[in-house]
Amino acid sequence: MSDQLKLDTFICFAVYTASHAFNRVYKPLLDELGLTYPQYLAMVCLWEEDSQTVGGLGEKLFLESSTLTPLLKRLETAGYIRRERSKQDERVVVLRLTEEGRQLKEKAETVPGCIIDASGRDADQLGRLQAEIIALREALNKSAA
Amino acid sequence: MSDQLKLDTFICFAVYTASHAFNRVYKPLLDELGLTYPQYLAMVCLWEEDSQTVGGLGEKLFLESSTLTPLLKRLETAGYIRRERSKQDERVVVLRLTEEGRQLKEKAETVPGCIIDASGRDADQLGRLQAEIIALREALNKSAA
DNA sequence: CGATAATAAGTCGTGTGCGATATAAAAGTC
DNA sequence: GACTTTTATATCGCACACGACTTATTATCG
Repeated sequence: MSDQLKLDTFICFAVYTASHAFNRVYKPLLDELGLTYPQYLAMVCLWEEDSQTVGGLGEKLFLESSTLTPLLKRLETAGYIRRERSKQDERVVVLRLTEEGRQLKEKAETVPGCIIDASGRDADQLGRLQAEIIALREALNKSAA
Repeated sequence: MSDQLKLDTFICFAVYTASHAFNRVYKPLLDELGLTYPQYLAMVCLWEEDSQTVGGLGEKLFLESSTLTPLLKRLETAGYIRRERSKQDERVVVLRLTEEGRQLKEKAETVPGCIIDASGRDADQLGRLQAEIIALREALNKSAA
């Protein structure tokens, strides 16, 4: 009764392995774009809104600058973004899509559909599940704060 | 309509960030045990069933030997497990808990309850959500296979 | 029985992720 | 206006995570 150390009761483990499973599905799709999954997330963020700061991106992606800075440098090396110090506030680095970065969006348009297909679920089911997972995430983040 | 590249519709992103959120909650708890989260998973696996092989552990945790071998060496250095070549099949490495490794379970007993508390959900809710996430994982793994 | 294939674990290179810390610029304080 | 504090980003060290490859051992097949 007191022994709750069972792997198959851990929701964290389900989430952890599901995250890896998503990565495996994404890998071949993103290889064609020359992106890793976190790089893809950063690009999606910038396609939604160009000229964001490192900090702004970090808040949306829940990532630290120590994670983002090297990742963004790789995106810059790949030619998809530019990193420029803000003139108004020299502490801030603004991220801007290059023309190549903007064009990559066309090739990426088909990706979300492939993922939905791979999930074997319809948009409604996924939407409900997503909302529950987000609510769980928020509870955890509040608790860890 | 065709533009589905919105971060806040991605269930993968919800899962990805929820996984990080779990890690943040686990961190202070596992620091007391001297374990990282993946190391904790490996120990839970061995507490459930001692004397497993690297491959067997990998199947349960969905991890490759290239991930597990260094992790298990760290657990061995920490004094929690021993890694021994099987006599019957010299290719196989069997993992055995040390006395210290077995004793660590006592200290770990309180961890699952803390995680459930942090989730702000009861066991029923978590169980249902977990089942859905596992089903999603299985669909993804099948698709990626 | 000997050559070949399959299997188990390990190594290596690349890319996250994060905590601790550093650096530099801006903001606040006296 | 010099001094302190805060903020934004970057650097470093450590630990995953995996693909590609290597090595050693076992299984298979002619």
